Amino acid sequence: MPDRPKCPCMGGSLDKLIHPAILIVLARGPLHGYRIAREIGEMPLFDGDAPDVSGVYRFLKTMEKKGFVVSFWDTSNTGPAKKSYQITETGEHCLRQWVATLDRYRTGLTQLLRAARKAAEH
Amino acid sequence: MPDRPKCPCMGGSLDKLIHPAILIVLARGPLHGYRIAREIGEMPLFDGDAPDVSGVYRFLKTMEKKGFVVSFWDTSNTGPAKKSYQITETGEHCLRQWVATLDRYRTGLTQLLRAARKAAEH
DNA sequence: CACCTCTATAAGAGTATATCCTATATCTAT
DNA sequence: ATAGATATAGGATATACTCTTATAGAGGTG
Repeated sequence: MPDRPKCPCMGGSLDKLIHPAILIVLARGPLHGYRIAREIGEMPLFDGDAPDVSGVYRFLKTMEKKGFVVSFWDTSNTGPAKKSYQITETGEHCLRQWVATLDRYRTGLTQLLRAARKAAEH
Repeated sequence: MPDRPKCPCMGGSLDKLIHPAILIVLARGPLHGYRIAREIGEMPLFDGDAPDVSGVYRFLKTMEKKGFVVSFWDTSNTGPAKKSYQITETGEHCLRQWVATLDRYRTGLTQLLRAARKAAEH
């Protein structure tokens, strides 16, 4: 592949999984955007490569609009105000659905990987 | 989640994997867009849900521009002319890279799934 | 105190993707 | 003939992603 880091085979993508990742983090308790982004970045899937914070803020806003999370301003600590996000019942329901979906992805990925190995060998 | 079929937790996405899927199909020999789309649809990952053919044509065009595949018109058979795509050396190199990437995805997904299970139970 | 870095949020711009619809044309079966 | 499957592709719209820029407080160092 053209050895630009952009080549999808280098695996910079799989972006949609940021959705369950956020729900997983928030299932442990309310948290604000900046920390969410950092915690996601620490997940093995993201390989130490934290997602663009700007994108996470946007994503959280969309998720709130869709009812997966709710937000409130946290001014209890020193420092700039933090917008804390909390998972909703809808979000929890969605997270349970994600378990099945991720399992299906994993099965599919396993078979895609097997096919890729077979196709690549020669 | 809002039970629209659009909800990402229903797993309609993971679109980027269409890239390795196409390379895998083409590694078996040249093929034209329509069949490629159907074969991809039969892969377990895509769950019988064939990708939008229009999107596949577009994708193939992009892949050709980037050098992963080359095309030629096949008028040998009856019926409308078919634009056959063939994987290039670049594409084959990319496919080998995909094996490592998919393996990494799988590991990451496994851990994300484990985290989701833990987060969802209660 | 001036300066830098880290934390924290968010909008703007430009680009890239995705999806749906439409158009074309041939072939097969009823 | 008429419908449905095969086959390719462009237009329009919507969404998403990335990069840059703006704001602002906290903490540390020279």
